[in-house]
Amino acid sequence: MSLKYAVLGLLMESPHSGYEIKQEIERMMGDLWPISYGQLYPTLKKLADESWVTWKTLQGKKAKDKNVYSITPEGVQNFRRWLGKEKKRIHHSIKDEFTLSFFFLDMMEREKAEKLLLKKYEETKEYYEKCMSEHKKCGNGTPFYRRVLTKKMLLHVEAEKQWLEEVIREYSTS
Amino acid sequence: MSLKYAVLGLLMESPHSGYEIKQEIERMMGDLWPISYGQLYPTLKKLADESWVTWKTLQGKKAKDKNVYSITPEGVQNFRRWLGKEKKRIHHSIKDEFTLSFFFLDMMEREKAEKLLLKKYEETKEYYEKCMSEHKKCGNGTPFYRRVLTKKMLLHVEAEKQWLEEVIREYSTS
DNA sequence: CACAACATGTAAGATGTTACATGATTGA
DNA sequence: TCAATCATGTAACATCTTACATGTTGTG
Repeated sequence: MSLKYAVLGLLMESPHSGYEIKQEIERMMGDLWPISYGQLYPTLKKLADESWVTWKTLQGKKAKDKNVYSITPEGVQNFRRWLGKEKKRIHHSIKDEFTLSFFFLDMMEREKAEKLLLKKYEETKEYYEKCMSEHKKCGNGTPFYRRVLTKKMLLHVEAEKQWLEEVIREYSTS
Repeated sequence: MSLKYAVLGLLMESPHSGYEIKQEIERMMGDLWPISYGQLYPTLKKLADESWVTWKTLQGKKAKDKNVYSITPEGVQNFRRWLGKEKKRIHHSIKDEFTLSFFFLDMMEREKAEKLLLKKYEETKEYYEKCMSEHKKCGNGTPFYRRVLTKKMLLHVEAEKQWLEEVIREYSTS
């Protein structure tokens, strides 16, 4: 996914430095979208080249100087255009290496396959518990987006967990 | 996701041409993973450079000459290594543009936002019906991997549908 | 004859990860 | 003093998309 609009959206609220942008997006996404500086700084540079953002350097009392980025009117316009646009449907729930390996499960020794399945199940269950406790923490004070995304994670991880249960049952009796 | 192992896995079963590999993977994945030749042919070339596959040209009775690729013993070894390896957990269900736009929902006019939500819901419901009918088609003759992946899609799309229902209800009463 | 299916590729660019390189400040 | 946090960046590589370029064979 393009980092561009996540950055612009954040700058719609207030100016941020590169470092802060990384922290902020990762926090918002519940650490599900790790941002690398190797992607972030070039992105900010490109946005600046296109005049969608500007930046100024603040002399740092602490650490190095800070480049603080702000969105420009042009950036705002482009962000709004993106926001109002219909987004493509993407169901990437099966586009990952683990799922791909299911096509070739019969090429694995049974024991090995079962071990991998169970391991993945344990991992998923654990993650499900984490999502559930996140979800329970959401009260009235929690912003809408946060509540909604926490719920989304919970439902999808639940689906994944349920799927793995069925797969393991089917596989072990086949 | 890397195309490499999907190709190798397919070649584990039998030799295929580039064209056939595209057809075959897309069919296996229920058209959820569209393969572009712009990715496929360079990938095959790289695999050949590494000696994980070999190829020979068949003089075509039909159309152009066909390059038929086969996996080498080295390729088999590397594929098996990959297959037995633990795969990283990835929950990309929230890493898409539509979900990202939720962070900024309050920057949109209410009417516009509701329209986009409903549109997405209709789209998802439609897709859910499609997945359901796919799932019902799976009988005893259906291969294990196919049955299992169809089920996976169904559960995730169901989760997505349910989520959208809740979001729409919450949003319209907020 | 037109169009779908068969068949292979390149070039440019978008997007993303990993590893490297540097250096200050704060708190235990 | 040592580790964590704050702070910015580059280089190489991996992955993937889109557009372009070409040509044959079978079917209606």
